[in-house]
Amino acid sequence: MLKSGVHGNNFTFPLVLKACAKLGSIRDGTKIHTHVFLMGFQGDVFVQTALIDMYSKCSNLSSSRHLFDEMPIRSVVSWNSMISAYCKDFQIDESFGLLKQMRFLDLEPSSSTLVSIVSGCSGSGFGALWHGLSIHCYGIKLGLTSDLLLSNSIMSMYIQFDQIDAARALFYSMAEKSTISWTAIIGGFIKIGDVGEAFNLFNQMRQEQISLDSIVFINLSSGCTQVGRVFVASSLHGLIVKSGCDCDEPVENSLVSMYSKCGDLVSARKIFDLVHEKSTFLWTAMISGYTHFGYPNEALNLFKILLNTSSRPNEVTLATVLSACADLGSLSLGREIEEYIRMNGLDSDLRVQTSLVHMYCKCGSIERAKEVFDRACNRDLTMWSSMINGYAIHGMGEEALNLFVKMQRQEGIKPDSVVYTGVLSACSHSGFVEEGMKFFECMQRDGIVPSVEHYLCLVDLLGRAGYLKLALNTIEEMPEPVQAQAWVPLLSACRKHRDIELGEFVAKRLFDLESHGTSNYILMANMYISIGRWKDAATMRRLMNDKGLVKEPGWSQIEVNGSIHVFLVGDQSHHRSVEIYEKLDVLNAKLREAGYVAETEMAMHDLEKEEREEALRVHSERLAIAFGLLSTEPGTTLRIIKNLRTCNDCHSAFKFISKITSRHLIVRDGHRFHHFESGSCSCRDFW
DNA sequence: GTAGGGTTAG
Repeated sequence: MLKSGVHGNNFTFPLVLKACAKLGSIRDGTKIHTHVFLMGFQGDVFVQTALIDMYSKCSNLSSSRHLFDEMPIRSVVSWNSMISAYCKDFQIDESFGLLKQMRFLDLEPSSSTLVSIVSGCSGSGFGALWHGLSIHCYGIKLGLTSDLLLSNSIMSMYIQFDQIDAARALFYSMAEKSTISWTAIIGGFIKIGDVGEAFNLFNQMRQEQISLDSIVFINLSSGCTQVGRVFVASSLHGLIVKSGCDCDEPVENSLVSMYSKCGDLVSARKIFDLVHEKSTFLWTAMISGYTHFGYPNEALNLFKILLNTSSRPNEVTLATVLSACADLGSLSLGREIEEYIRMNGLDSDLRVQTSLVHMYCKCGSIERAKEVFDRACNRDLTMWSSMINGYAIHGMGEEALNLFVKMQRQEGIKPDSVVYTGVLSACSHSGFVEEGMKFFECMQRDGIVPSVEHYLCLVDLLGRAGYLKLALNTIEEMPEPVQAQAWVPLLSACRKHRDIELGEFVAKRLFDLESHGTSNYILMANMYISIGRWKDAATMRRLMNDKGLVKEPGWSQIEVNGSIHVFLVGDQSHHRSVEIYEKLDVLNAKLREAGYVAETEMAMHDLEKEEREEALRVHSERLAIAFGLLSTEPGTTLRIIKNLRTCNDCHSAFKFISKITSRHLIVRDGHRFHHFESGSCSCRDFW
């Protein structure tokens, strides 16, 4: 308008200002304001009101208030705009102040006034529920109960504060209900986790032939996400396609997210691939699906593809990608991603920093994790939990507990259930029995009801430290559903302390509970082997086979020059396999010279002693180490990730290897980290 | 002609 020389009148100014408000463009808005003056419209109530709205939407509340104060005559809409401006800025008291002034001036608020103020209440703290309630009463007093918009906004306010009964009562009392009313109540039930009721209402809505739109479907798909059932998801998808809403961008995002969270990654990917203009939301939903269902490689590949498009990852995308990186255990990739984060100015986001801490801990670099942690400002509970948990899995119990104390004393942050899991796990990995029991009590005194994880940590803590009877008594005092799971760590402790009698008792309880996890059979079989009861061990294996259970094959990976090499037990498929086995021979000779004796207890009983040693030698972690030694400069730290727990023999061999080769070996097994250096391990053989 | 209701990714 300005450039073309077309002159505004008091009709066009509000329209143009509305456009500025929508764009949030304060520069254009101010220019228009100048023209308002030049054209002599500064006294027009319509124009002034539009200016108030424009300034507030361009985050310039003081200009709005200034204009409002200077107005000689105000319409109800002017008041509404100003009230709405304060509500959007969460200044609920200011907007209530204006409402009071209106009543003082004998100006009757319109339903819109109340709509604005009620939506302002929804965005404020819990105390605002009382304000919201008072507005509901005021609306009744003013005879505005039949106003659809007002009823919808009051209903949404109740939903916001989880007052589903109040919302439902209002919903059923409404003579007129729109798609928005139905969507609000459906969304309300989804919010409180009652997805069944949400779908009941949805069916009722369809029976009453209320028109359906994208937003109701987005709500329902988020409900499906909670339930996690693929068949519900696909039938909803069918309805969406039938309604023709499936090509709406937010709906596509929700569908991908829904299928991803239900674990149907194939369906999610199908929709994802069909979308032409992929938003960051869409990319993130797909990447997070891969991450959460254990496909970190696919997640990271997709992220690489994303980087070659015009879409940009945001903080949430990067937090997800870092989590994939943590699962994969690729330190070099993690560092590359950190570099990307830094280059793109996303490094000040706390969620990203927390994911970095988590990633570095899980990739074995506790030092880098600590650096990121130290750099972060305004650390929240999640950040502290990540660092505490990091120390826990690295067996650095003292550091974990110090941090826990610091978090409470210095920062005044109240611990939650998650951080206590980290603390108990730290105690368990470091053998701090007394402290662990103390924290378990402290936690309950803090009003936290122990979860399954807490109980499992406690049993693990007691069992691992050899207090088997105490662990048993603890289990017996646990709530029934927890007991079933708690037998597993106790069985593991029995195996460690070779308490065959208790082990058999525990195994019986486990098998009675039909808890037929492969690991339970393996634990029992190994326990029998360790005391020479070969026959019983064979029975265990047979029972396992009869049930069609297969032992998870062990694998280890090592990252060299940015690429990951995976080895299976006895693997000969690596292109440098010959060299690897030669290196192992040399290494074994040196190991024997250094006094290492192979522990053969875990080997197959029907093998000869030499054969047993042979079987142990080719454990996947040994192949990974040999390859690492072959392909890196002397003195380079080697980081190995293994899916199962390291066996006693490999643990002992690694201590020797670290001494012979003067290498720092960092091993992440199925449970924790081991740092081998100069012949000893950070776990002090307590694992 | 100005204000005002339901929305997806960790």
